Amino acid sequence: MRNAQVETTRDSVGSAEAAGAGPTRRRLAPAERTPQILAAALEEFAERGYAGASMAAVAARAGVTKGLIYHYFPGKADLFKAVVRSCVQPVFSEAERFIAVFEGPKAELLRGLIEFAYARVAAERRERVLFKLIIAEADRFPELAAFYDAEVLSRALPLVRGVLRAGVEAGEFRPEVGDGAGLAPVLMAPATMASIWQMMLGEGRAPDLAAMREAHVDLVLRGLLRPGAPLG
Amino acid sequence: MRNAQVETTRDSVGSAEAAGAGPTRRRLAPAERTPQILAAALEEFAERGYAGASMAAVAARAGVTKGLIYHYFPGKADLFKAVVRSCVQPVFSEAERFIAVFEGPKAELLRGLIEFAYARVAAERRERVLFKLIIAEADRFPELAAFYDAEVLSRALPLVRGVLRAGVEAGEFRPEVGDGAGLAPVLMAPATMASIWQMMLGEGRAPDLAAMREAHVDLVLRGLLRPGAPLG
Amino acid sequence: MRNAQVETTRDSVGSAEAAGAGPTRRRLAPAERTPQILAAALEEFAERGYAGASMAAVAARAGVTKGLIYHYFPGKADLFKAVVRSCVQPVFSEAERFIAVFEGPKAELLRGLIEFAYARVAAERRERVLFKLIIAEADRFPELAAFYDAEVLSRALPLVRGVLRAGVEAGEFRPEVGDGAGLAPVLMAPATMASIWQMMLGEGRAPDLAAMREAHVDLVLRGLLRPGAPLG
Amino acid sequence: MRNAQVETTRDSVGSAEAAGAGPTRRRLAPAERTPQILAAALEEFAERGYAGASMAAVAARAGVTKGLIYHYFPGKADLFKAVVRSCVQPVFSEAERFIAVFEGPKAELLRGLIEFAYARVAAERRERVLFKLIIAEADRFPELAAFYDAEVLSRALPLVRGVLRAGVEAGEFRPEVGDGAGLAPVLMAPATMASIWQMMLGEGRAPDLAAMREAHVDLVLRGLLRPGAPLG
DNA sequence: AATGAATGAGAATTCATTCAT
DNA sequence: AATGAATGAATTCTCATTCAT
Repeated sequence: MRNAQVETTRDSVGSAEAAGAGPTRRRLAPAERTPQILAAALEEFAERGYAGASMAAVAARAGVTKGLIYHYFPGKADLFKAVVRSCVQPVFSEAERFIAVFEGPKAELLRGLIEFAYARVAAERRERVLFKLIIAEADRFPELAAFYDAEVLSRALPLVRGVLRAGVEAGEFRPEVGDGAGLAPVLMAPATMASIWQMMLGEGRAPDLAAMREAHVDLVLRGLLRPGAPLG
Repeated sequence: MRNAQVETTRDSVGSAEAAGAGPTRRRLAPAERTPQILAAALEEFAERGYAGASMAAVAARAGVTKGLIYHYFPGKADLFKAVVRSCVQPVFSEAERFIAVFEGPKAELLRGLIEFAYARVAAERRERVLFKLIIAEADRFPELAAFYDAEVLSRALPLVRGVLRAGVEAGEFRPEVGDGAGLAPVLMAPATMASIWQMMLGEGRAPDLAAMREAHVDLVLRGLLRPGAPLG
Repeated sequence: MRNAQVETTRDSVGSAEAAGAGPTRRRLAPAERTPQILAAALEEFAERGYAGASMAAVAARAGVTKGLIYHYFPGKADLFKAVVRSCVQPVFSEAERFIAVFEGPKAELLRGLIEFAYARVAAERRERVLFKLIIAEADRFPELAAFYDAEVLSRALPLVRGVLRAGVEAGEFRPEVGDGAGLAPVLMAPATMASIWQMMLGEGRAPDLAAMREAHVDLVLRGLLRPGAPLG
Repeated sequence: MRNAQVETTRDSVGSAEAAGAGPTRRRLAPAERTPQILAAALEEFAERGYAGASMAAVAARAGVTKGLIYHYFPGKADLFKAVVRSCVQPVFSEAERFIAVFEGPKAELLRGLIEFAYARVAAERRERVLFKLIIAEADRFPELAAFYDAEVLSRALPLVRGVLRAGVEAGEFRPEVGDGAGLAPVLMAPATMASIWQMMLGEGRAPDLAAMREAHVDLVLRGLLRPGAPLG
């Protein structure tokens, strides 16, 4: 028995009903439960960081018990990685589709990509927070850094370099741009930093997004286009 | 929280004597103890993040006992803020001096500043880690964001804008640059992101620093200089 | 409880399919399922002890799901008792047959029995482990102690005492041996302890089995035979 | 973290006062706390086995909080080993003193040792339970087996062999006894098994201790002494 | 007969913090 | 000023068991 001295963690009675969005409590197919848990975990991680997040809180947000979380994910670290993974996928699909579909001068494509990046920064606070988390936890989770490398940088940079190369080949961009190895990260950085600044300082105090976007596009096109080409 | 893989127990009986490598044990004036504790705390926070850091570990690194930490700082949060505060002073003095002393075309000054920024990225890991910490903890410690705003951004951006404005006035830069409000953060971002990437991925996998620097300088100068002006 | 060093999660989503090496999955008659589960449970209990064993692991070893275990056994305790019960039958039949069949001096019969006991120690690790389990769990499961009494001790001791009495009656053993009430357990103990030591320490570090057997036989015969009787 | 905001309900009256035997609650010197905790742990482990024991219950028995247990011992496993260690020491000291001090024929010394062993079995249930635990947990804690080897067997066997050798040298025992390598464990086994049987079956059903002792002494002396020597 | 989603009650352990010495 | 014993609450994770399917 051993009941007398029990100290009862008893996390937040009744919170299940109130906390999670859903009316859940009943058996659900994994295909429904998994995203529900992932969403709850994203919220919790985003708000409190990795170490600060608690599995109990994730469970409460999802409206299930801690045990169930462990039924679906081996542990906190795996849950975290699953969350990250589930968030990063759709961004790239979108960007890749954008590039594939685009018709017109490469300069316009590049402008479009930059504007797409700034647009994402403006929307989707969630995602940016996740990016912060990856930064913050990268050296405690070497796999996370590897993951960021594999799923973000190593997908994004070639995308940009592809556009640069295409522009050079089309005779739009100055040939010195070459394969864009050094330039691609320079082009990506401002929108990324804009995201971080927004996240840290809020819209009020962070550098103005629209102004950065304009200056960025302007600088890039002037810097890349052959002398005499029109800015679009 | 300290994950499962931790195998050292830092706080068991008798370990105190052995713990700190340092020679301390004697009564010390606050003026000496304080920096000692701050240094230890910087190490610990840098390695493990805010939530991951433990007061016991800070004490052990400092070669004192937990109790003493509380003698000097009201709590963990205050200790953290004190650490950050004590660390971000000297960088700007250097940049400001560089600008003040510089003689020659503004384009060269700008190039010098950019190169200075990349140089700092290459050195001083400690600093970058602190920057990471500020990012990671900013929304749990609003004062931290305010501090970053006041002591970093609000000092760095005007510096850059000053140079841009001077270049426009000197007739070196295109007049459309204006007051540089949008452009300054765009110029700062790549070196900053380079720092973050280096920190996350290490020298091996992060985008190459030298290549970024060259591409960055090249892009900026081509994008800013009046048509026909020499690149230097 | 399962300690910290455990690294496999045995129960996460989707693992069920992969878990059991066995081919089962189909509906089976109870007569086939029961021994399958008992075998799996024996392995698990033997390896991890009662408290350390997990129903999930038993299920996995048996290639079925936890639910099914509960279909066949009311709970963990019952499963454990069923395992023990199913395992201790055949040893005694053999010893009893040996005695019944034997012809020759009782001293030789006793020597034969002792050697039989040591021989069993050398073989059959499984059995010894079960004996260990009975010892370990006896006072949490009083029926288990009763079972050991009834099925092991109360069968073995009379066997030995029968031989002793027969030897006294035959004039081989000193009459002081009497009914062997005190002596029988003394005679049984060394082989039993040899088993325990082997189990705990392995063949390398445990007292040497052959040396014990020789010394044991020698001591017993010298101690029991009438003065002047040959040792055989 | 998630710690600062807690306001501590601070009720929890009584549990400490009521639970442990002691009146403790105040600061105590480690020299006093340690044995208190060890005693509590011995009780708990003895009653519930290693896996079945709970740190919370140990703490409650000791009248302290779980945290304090971890202040004194790195973890459950270490606590267990400390308990074992603290129980095994005094037995041997006693036996060693007994041998060192003894004067008279070696046969009498051996009889004395055997009787000492049975006497310990009769007293001190605690100790026997601990021995059971060592057996039960030995193969989950290889160090425990090693410990048993080092601290028990490797001390006890030489003790016995020393007496045997001395008896041979004194011309009391038959020279065939030799160095007692095989014989020593055979001599130790019955008292040890008597302990195990007592523990498992209780005084009522286990083989009678006094009868075993008499038969054991008798068998050993008759088996060892030179023909014609008096039994004492 | 069989599955596996879901629960709930602990388990070990960690840690910021307090306070007697 | 400094120690370190002691607390108490939270944290991650485990597991026997139930039950809808």
